[in-house]
Amino acid sequence: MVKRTSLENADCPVARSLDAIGDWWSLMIIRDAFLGMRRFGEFQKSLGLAKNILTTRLRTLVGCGILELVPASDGSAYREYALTQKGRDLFPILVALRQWGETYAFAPGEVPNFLVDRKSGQPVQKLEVRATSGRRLNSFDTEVRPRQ
Amino acid sequence: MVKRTSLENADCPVARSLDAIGDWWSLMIIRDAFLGMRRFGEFQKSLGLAKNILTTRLRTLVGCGILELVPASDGSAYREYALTQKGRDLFPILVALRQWGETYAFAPGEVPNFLVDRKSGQPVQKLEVRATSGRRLNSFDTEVRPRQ
DNA sequence: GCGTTTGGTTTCATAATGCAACTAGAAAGT
DNA sequence: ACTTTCTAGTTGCATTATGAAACCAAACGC
Repeated sequence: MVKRTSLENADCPVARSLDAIGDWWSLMIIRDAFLGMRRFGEFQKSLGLAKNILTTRLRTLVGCGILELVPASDGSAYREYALTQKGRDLFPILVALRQWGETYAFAPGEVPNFLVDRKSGQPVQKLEVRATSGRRLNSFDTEVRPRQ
Repeated sequence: MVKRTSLENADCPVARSLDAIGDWWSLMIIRDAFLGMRRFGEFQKSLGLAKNILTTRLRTLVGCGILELVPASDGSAYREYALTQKGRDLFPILVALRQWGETYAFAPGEVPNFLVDRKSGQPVQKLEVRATSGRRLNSFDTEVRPRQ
């Protein structure tokens, strides 16, 4: 993955995030990690991507602290890729992508799989952007302040 | 952009979303669109990407209904790229990317630019994943149900 | 009408991705 | 202990995407 953040965008957090996770495979790997996958072979089988590509992606994700290599949970000599706290904090991004996909990327007949609260079995609430006051905000209600 | 959703992932909304917007430039274009940019030249100057690449990305985004070509707002014969409702609904994804970047992609000394509520001037609330009951959920509290 | 700006297209070089064959170390069977 | 299989890669090569620069036509500004 090439760092493409140009100078004029360098202080934009969106650009910085995309430098870390802004390609198809990285986010799919992270999605699978949230589903509980931890082994090279699991990711490879699930995603069907070339092994050399998977190698570079996993290495990048470990390198930027989203995944870490830990001893295998089954006691074998192999190692597993586990989400760090930094990686687990990507959860809202995945949920946002999921909810948008549920809304817009399925034809009327198709049924997507659903993210549910384990306890209630109910789908999770739709993410909402809010002001500190709790008021709901859309994009027109907000602006980016160059510094602070 | 190549459709890479494999069969086993075809019913995952995350994969579907990434088919539409899962590359660096597309999301950067959408970010700029949220900042109010509408013209080819504006995107090109802001992002510094090659014009042929911008052409294909804009065409893809129009093709999947995230942007639409509208008559120029200044009355000229040129046309502008405007976010559709489908595009505006990407807002939570951008906010999630931004908040993660703010937290993790800046060194202690660096100050990111900030997304603020226009009215109060305050940064927006951190996005939270919640159950229908309102209880906060993390990734361990949730699971994906194959169909419904 | 004439030069400039806008929004592209075309061509060619370079970089990323994908595929298949190969490999070292660990595990499992016998 | 020895062989086989499994896991997690690496290597080499073909294909595809990306990027830089030159070129171009329609629209605009004067």
